[in-house]
Amino acid sequence: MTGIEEWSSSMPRRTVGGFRIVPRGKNGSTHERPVMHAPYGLEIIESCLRCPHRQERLFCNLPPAAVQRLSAITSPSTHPKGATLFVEGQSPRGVYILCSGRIKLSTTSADGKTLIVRMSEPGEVLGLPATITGSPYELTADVVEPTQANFIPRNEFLNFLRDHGEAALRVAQQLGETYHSAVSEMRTIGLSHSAGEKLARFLLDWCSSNATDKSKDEVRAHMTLTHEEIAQVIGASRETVTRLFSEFKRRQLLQVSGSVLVIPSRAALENLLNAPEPR
Amino acid sequence: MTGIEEWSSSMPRRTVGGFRIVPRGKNGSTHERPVMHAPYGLEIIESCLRCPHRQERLFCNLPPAAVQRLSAITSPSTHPKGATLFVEGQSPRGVYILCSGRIKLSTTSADGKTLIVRMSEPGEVLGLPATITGSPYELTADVVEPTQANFIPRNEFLNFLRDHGEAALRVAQQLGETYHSAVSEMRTIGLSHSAGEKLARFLLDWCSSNATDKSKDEVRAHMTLTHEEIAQVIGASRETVTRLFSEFKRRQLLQVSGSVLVIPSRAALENLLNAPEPR
DNA sequence: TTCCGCCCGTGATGTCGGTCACGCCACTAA
DNA sequence: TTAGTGGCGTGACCGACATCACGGGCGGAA
Repeated sequence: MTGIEEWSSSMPRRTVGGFRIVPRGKNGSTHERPVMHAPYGLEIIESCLRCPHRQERLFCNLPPAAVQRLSAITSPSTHPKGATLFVEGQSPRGVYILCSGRIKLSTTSADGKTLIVRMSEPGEVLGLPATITGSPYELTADVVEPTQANFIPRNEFLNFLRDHGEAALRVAQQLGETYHSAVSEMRTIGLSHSAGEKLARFLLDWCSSNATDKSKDEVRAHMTLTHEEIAQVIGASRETVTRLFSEFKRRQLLQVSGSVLVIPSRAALENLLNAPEPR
Repeated sequence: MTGIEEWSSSMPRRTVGGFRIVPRGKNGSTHERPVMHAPYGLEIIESCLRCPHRQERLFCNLPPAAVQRLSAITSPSTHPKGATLFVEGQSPRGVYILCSGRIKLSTTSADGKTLIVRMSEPGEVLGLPATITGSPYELTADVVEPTQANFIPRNEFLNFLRDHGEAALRVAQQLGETYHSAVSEMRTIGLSHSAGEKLARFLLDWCSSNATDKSKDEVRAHMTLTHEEIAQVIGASRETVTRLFSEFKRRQLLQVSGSVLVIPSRAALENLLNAPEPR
């Protein structure tokens, strides 16, 4: 061990609940933006036109005319931790453009078992498939971190897409990516021989999208999920996740320090995939 | 038992391999269509403009100008059973519009385990997510029934979408539906407590899209998959599928006659979902 | 015809992991 | 301080299912 503390002791374990303030522009000059403060400690971005993230994000980065129109039909709104944007089975009211915060997308069976399909990041459009096809929301969207999610009613959104072909293409792109992540999720659930393999796949996936520095073989990333939630992602029980975490730590595949996850060697974890048993 | 024969005896068990001839127009007047015969017993639809399915299908049913343009960039081609349209991991060459036949979409792990994600039906556009996003095909497309699949190269397809906003919307719609089916697949794999539950979910899903008459509680449908393939869909072993089939037949939940599947009561099967144990 | 390959049926065996049942720690609210 | 809550750690148990190993029936090819 390298002096790294256990997850369970001495450190505040969860940053999930802590408010994450939207980082401001790098140059620090924020006073020109139409900004106000919401009950949940969030900074509200009033207008998409001035959104500091406009350039980086798939759906926001559109020609000025389109963004203007988009802005007109969008209602900004904020949601506290624990809120629910929409529920599986509801008929689609419209989409939410996630500006800040994080959302958990899940589905639940009749007996209460939950499958977490995806954690949604800022810049994504939530409820897109259902809104496009008109069929009910297939997932439930719960707020994990206080969130600004701007709502666009279904009809207005569809009209907007009809008028702006580029936007429709963007929508198709995001749907494609969403599908991609769904397939990769199916792979981890469906192709693994053991829970350990599933967890390894999950950790690698997680790090490839949350790593602080992706170039090296060693990876560090924030783990903002509880064991329970991880279990619900990979389709296992909370207890096995806990046990596997201990095992991985024992086998030097993993270190946990507070909410920071360290994978000393990505390659070592990858070796674990599809290795039925070292005999 | 109602005199229904066992799957294993006396009947030709698989129609999968049998050629399915594309049904002609109801009125029988086919001689006006630009039709020719391919090596595999298939009827080729040379031009989308005259495609007999144009009205029913999501992507084909577009304004004349769009269909014309589409027709210009499309290369019709046929593929025998066992052929592979594209392989997981290849960079996307373009899309295939599936005119007739059936395609198996699957993903495989390093050790050879296979997960069948979906069976694709005529009218769908294959390779769409990868072609739109530019990332590699996430699945492998294998021909199960001799197939006509018209190819459109990626660049031409993207340009086409840029010029025809309606088409982009259709693409988004199909992506939404594809995503929907992926989620439902994840539900059957991820939320079930037992293999029996998974199989029941699969059968219900299958019947809801292949039933001959959906109004009644009793359902009949063609089962064109082998036990092995069903196993690969629901993430179980071939043997358990076989055993579960026997069990379901014993419990009167299911009858199999040749390749025809009969579910006497859909409700009875549904009772099986999320019922941990009848105690 | 014979042979081979593909599918389905079935028993025996071992084991992974779900479930139950605890206990411990950290944090919060009263 | 105490009680309550939410998350993690661990042991014991045992059942569902993967795996291995065969056998048998059918169809297609030689």
